[in-house]
Parts: sequence; structure tokens; C-alpha cells
Amino acid sequence: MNLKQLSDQLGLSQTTVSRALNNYPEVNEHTRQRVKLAAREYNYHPNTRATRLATGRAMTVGHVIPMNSTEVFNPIFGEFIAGASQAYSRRGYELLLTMADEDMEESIYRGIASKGSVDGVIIHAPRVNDSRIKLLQQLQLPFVVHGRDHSNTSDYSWIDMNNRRAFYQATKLLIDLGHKNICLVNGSETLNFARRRRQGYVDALCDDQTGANPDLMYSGDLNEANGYSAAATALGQSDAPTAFLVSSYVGALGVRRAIHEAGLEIGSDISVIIHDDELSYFQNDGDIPQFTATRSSVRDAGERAAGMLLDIIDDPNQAPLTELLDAPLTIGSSTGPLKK
Amino acid sequence: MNLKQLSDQLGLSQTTVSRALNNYPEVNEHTRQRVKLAAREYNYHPNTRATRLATGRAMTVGHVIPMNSTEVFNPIFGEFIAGASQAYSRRGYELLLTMADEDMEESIYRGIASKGSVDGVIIHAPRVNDSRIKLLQQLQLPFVVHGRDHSNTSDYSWIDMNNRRAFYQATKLLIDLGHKNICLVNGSETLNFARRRRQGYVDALCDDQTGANPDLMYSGDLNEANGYSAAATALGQSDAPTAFLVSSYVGALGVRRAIHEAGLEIGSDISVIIHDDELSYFQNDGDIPQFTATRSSVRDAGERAAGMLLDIIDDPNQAPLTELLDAPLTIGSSTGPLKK
DNA sequence: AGGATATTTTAAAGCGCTTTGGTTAGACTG
DNA sequence: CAGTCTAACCAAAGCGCTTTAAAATATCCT
Repeated sequence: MNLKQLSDQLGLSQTTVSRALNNYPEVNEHTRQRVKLAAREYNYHPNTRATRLATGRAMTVGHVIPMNSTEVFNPIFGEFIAGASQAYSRRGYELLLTMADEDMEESIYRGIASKGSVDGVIIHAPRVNDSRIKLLQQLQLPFVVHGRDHSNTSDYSWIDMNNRRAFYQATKLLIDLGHKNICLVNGSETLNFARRRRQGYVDALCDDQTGANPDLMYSGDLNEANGYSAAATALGQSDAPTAFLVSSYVGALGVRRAIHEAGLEIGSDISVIIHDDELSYFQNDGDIPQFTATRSSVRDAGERAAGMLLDIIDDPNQAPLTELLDAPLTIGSSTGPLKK
Repeated sequence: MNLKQLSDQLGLSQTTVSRALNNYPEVNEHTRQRVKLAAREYNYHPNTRATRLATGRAMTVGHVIPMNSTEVFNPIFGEFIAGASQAYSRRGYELLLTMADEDMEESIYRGIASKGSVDGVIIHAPRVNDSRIKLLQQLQLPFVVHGRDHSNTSDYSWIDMNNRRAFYQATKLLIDLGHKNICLVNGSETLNFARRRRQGYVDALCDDQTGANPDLMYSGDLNEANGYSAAATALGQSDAPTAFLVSSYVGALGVRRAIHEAGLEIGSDISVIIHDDELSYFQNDGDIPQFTATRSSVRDAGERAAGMLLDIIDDPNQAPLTELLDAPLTIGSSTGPLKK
């Protein structure tokens, strides 16, 4: 069933039927009801391909997921996207997902822009000095960054948490508990967020005159295996850490394994603080959460980011939108005073 | 730059330019090169909205991810989709992602079909007696099921692993090692795959005359927390299990936590076998993998499923395609003989 | 050379919507 | 009652491609 058939059926013009369905005012209320009823009856839905061509809008948002050979799909992206999709479906948009090896990224964005398959994109996991921001500004394609690039001083829309502050506070807590050898198990520091978190960690140590020890900073893709090997290595050192600060729950799972394997008990023998993105498959809640954590819902961030992007698409000339989320430190059972 | 502008620029008709770019034979090779060069120079890409209307094909595949309030985005879906997207991008297709609460599922599929926004869909996580299969058959929308619905005897395309066999073998191994109290930590048994795995587990126990004990079977959403509580509960029972069979790596992380908390050592005190989907963030490999596991790459399954679907879209009248993947049992360090 | 055939190019008709720029009929004004 | 408004509807153009049917040009053969 297409528009022509429906309007023939009703003895009305396509114009009137289209307007009736799209709630234009210049159609008689009685007619409108008649049209809507018939549309439901025949299960008529306007063909999106035609609508999109006619309106010049894709009604679609693109998410280009950065990927490399070992890190394929970070669970954090999944949760972010789940949040975003809430906003899209509420506002009649669809979500186009593309996986991109880093060396394909530019051509993917260029293609997306010139083919007109989306009205805007979300930039995931911004790097330090990220080329995507510049590219999209140049291509004039609306976008929102999940995170920021602190090395880019231009105006663009983003939503981010206060990474430096969160990790400063977390480190401070460990220091206050008496810890001196605190191991940072961080994400890859080509990524802006990881850079900021290290900054917070280093700042806290320096403020305390302890100073940061490069041997206690791990940076890299944060999966279970790498979390494990980072922690196992650190624990094998002569001056082993008594506390860990881990950038993700998933990484902390590996850290937890290494700690147990070393025969130590989390909370009593050794302290752990994580950043908790509140993934649904890795919940860290309850009265006393398993891990002491800085906490910020990535799903919520996804929903907000998507909403911001749709606002920008609706009115592309407004000033960039930004939102800074808080990541409060919540005490769980994984931290305790330094054991003498 | 659109087709008209490009063809004016070249002094050719739109027809010839379109054909040159789409590699139709009836265009002079010299002309084709000239056109392609110009297209590259002006960064011309055909507008997908127009192409799709003209061809009547969406060049898009839909993935509708089942979701409920607690389980938002299973990392397994992410990995599957990453695999699928390889196939799509190779063959010029795009991937439309939708999250669906179970009660919205039917209307989402109906909408997708009648709006024509996709050429086919992948069904994720089929349930026992799954309504989606019937619906899509009725809607005549091409689809491939990741998994099967054993209660549905009609012909449809699927890719699946041999769940019953894998869990039969895994259980058999534990029995051969002397274990009698084997706890099954399974996914939700509304899902077909979980039902089959339990079948394999029960069959192996019955073949051994041990018989299955309902108190040792957990079934539910398999996240870290539920894996933990299932295992913790089981270990607290009077006749505590000496071995666990866990349906996913993520669930096993919770089981691992409970075992450690009980002061037991995996491999020596207690055995664990998991099903390993080979998620990139949860690798279980190396010379001696952490976990003994039945193993099947879900990423690979995604790529194959997508390929099958595109084949079906290209030729919708062929017989349904099916593929049964093997999930071989690989010995790791998490299994050992029953401790006397 | 000149018709027949093969190759290359083109004009124009869709694809199924939205939207512009009307027209028509009835209501209202003075 | 002519003239003006307004409410309700419609014909047709246009979105940017692909594809059909036909025209123009090149190549071949006797």
C-alpha cells in the first residue's frame, strides 16, 4: 500500500492524505480521522526512502565505532548506544552503526557525509588531538563528542565527565588511607579521557609530595587479560603496590584475578578503586558495592548525547552544546587502610 | 555535488555518468575512466536516499536487539554485530540498530517491514516458541536467526552452534573427572540456546546414572552479579557442588568471585567449564587457557550470518540456508579431578 | 559505397513521498 | 448582491537517482 493507492481508496488527493497524516492544520478534522483510520486499517506507513528523498533528511544518526584488531567492541559502547537509541526512537530517528578501523575512519566519515545517509554523528572515544573533530567541522556535519579533546580549543558540542577530578579524588582517598604505592591501570593514553585521568592521579600524588612512579602506571586497551597482566606485573615488583586505581570495571576484573592469584584479599590486604560506567552486565551496586568507585552512567550519557545531537540537527545554527557530568566517589568494600 | 552537476561538468548525460560509475558494460572504457576520475576529484558520492528510492532497495540490514530493564546490551551482541558489520561493509550494506523491549518487538518489526527501511533482519537470541520467526515469515521480510527455535519446525535460515552436544561433552568431562555435584549456571531458559544446553547437561548426567539435581541448576540473565549469586548460593548448600558449568564468560566472572570468596581454588578445589564466545574483551586463550571451555567465535558467527542474509536478499527464492557450527571442548587450567 | 550490425550515448519516465501554488465552495461583509 | 475571506482540497513540480526505450555514432561486410 502506498500513498497513491491509499488516496485513491479514500477518493482524496495525495496531498490531502499526506497532510492529514502529518497533522497539517489545513485539513478538516473529520477528513483527518477518516484518513488516519484507513491508514491504520491498511497498515500504511509512508515509505521512508521516499520521505527521506522528498524532505532531504535522513532521519538517521550515525555511530562510528573505533575498532582495532584486538579490541572489537567495548561493552561500554554497547551501553552508550542503548541509551542513545532511547532518545532516537522517542524522536523518530534511526541509528546507523559502522565499525571502523582507525585507518578507514576518515574515508568512512567522508562517505557518510557526502552520501547523505545520516543527519549527524556521535564521535566515540576521542583521542588527544583527534582528527575527526576537525574533519566533521569541515564537512559541516552536525556531531556531538562523547568526551572531549582537551588539545582542541575550537568550539564543538560534547558531553563528558570530569575525569581529572574523579581520579584526583580517588587517588586522594587512597593516599588518605595511607597508601603510597598506588598502581594506575589506565586505558590507552592516546585517548583523551585516559590522559585526563592520569593527570588527576599524578596531581594528587604530587600534591601529597609522594610523587608519581612511572613503574606503577599501566596504559593500554583495558580488557580482562590486560588488567590481569598489568596487575600481575605490578604485584611481582620488589616495591609492590598496595592499592590499584583501575579505569574500568572490565579491567578491574583482571586486576581482581591477579590479586587473588597473589593470595591477597581485596579490601583488607590491598585496596582497589575503579571507575564504574554502570554497565548493566557489570553492576557494582547494592548497600555496600563490591568496588569503591567513581561512578557515572554511560547509558545516561548516551541518552543525553543523542538528545543534544537531535537538538543540533533541528537547529544547526545554535551555539555548541556542552554538558559536564559528575562522577561521585562511592565507597564500597574494596578499600581499606594500608596494612602495616 | 549531485549527478546532474557532475554530468553537466563532464558534458555527458546523467544516464552515461550513472552507468559509468555503476560499471555497466555499455559505456566506453575511456569515458568510464574519465567519469570515475571526475567523481573522485569532486568527491561525488551518489545520494543514498535517491538511490534507494530509485532502486527500491534499502541497502540496509536491521538488527533488533532484545532488551529488558536490567539487561541492556549483552557484550555478546556487540561482538556479533562487529562481525556482521564486516560482511555488510564489504558488500556495500549498512547496519540499522534498534533496541527493543519485548513488548515493543512486534510493532517494531511491523514498522520496519512496511516502511521499507531495511532489506532484511537478523533475529537475535531466539526464544522457545519465538513469535518473531512466524511474524517475519508472514511479513515476507528476509531474515536469518542467530540460533534456532527447536519448537518451530518450519523452514527458515539460521546459524547456530551445537549447544546440546557441547554441554553434553563438557558435563561428561566433569563426570569423568569424578565430579557428581555439578552446578549448571545457565542463561535464561526462555531462550532456546539455554534450553538446549541444559538438555545436554541433563542427558550426560542421566547417561551416567547420576541424575540431575534441580537444586544445582541456575537459569537467568547471565551477568556478573547473577553468576556470583548463583554460585554463592550453590556453594552455601549442604551438598555443595564441586564443579560448575557456566554458559558465558561474563557469568563465569561472577562464579569465579564466589569461589574465591568461599576460599576455594579453581582447578584444584573446584572445577569450572564455561562456554567461551571468544569476546575480544574477555579472551580465554594462551597455551593453557584460564578456563576449560567449549568454544565458538560469536564474531565469526556474526560475519557468517550477515553473509547468509545478504545471499538471501540477493536471491530471496532460494531454499533456506543453515549452518551448524562446532564448539569444541578445549582444556584449560580450571578443571581437575575431584578432590577426595 | 552503403546497408546491416554493434557500440555508445541520450531523453525521459519513473521510484513514493512532500510541498508550492493554485482552485473551489461556502461564509461573511457592507 | 457583488466583493472579500477563509477553510478545505487538489494538480503538478521536485527530491536525485536508475532504467527503459530510442537515437546517434562507429564498425563491419559484401
